[in-house]
Amino acid sequence: MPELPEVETVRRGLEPVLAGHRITRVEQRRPDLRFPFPERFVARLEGQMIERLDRRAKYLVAHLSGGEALIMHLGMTGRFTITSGARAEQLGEFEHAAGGDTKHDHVVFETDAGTIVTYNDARRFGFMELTRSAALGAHALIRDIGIEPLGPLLTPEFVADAAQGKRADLKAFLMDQRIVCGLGNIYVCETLYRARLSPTKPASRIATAGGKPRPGAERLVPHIREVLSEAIGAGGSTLRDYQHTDGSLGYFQHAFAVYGREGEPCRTPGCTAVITRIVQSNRSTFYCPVCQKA
DNA sequence: CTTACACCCTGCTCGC
DNA sequence: TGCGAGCAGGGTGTAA
Repeated sequence: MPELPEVETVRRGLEPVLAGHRITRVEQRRPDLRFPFPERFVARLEGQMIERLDRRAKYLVAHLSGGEALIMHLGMTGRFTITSGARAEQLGEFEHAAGGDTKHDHVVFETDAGTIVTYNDARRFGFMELTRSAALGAHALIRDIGIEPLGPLLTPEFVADAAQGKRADLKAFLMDQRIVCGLGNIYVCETLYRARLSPTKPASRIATAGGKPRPGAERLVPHIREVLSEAIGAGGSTLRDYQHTDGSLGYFQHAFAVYGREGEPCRTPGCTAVITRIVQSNRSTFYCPVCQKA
């Protein structure tokens, strides 16, 4: 599922059933996802109280009572399903906790409330890591991540400064998690459309000029916040059969102006162009070649 | 330092 | 109906 709005939606779904609860049982069904699981993964989790469930970029971070943090990434197809204690009892079998596709149920957590949380990931691009909470920021996965787009650090000045001298195109610039994190292919496309910026122009075009951010940087920042906030409010985007921890669906995909709309008319009033699909860095970019010239 | 590209893995859809 | 090609929201590692 996972760009920032989807991960945040998952976090909000999991928080009430995990935070403040003890992990009573963990079932690890294979030795690896994208990477091998940490040493003694099950033993290090069982018996731990989950004190907090945070999100950093597209990572979920569960802080445990013993001083370790469980870092989780959903990759492309990772998802969590919650089965309440009552429901789990009714089903009777652990294996059926996640419903449908049990073939890719790789990790199952059970809490002291009897809740079962199942991690399912068909492509196994997701992964889980354990590290000391106090050293979280120094962990290789976290260390180089850029600023949170919904936090106070995202300003036109920051973006313009980061774009200084960058020859990479704007699409790649916004996809780069080391600068501003959390944006992925969908929300970069949608943001650039709203800001009327071309995905193919060099990032340096929105850099600082005359001591001030260029207008492109000024436009970009509020649109980043707006797109992500709206998407979180809509419960994220649901493509294919992705769903929330409770089985419900996000609906921000209905608000897409460009993503997945190749050949369809541009939604800008008065614009008669059609949305174009190109490939950048081996990923699809959707944009309006008429509205997004800057 | 930057940028470009192959690669990780499975499933789905499309055209033939 | 079967089959290969291409596509998919993620990030890493390597090479140039």
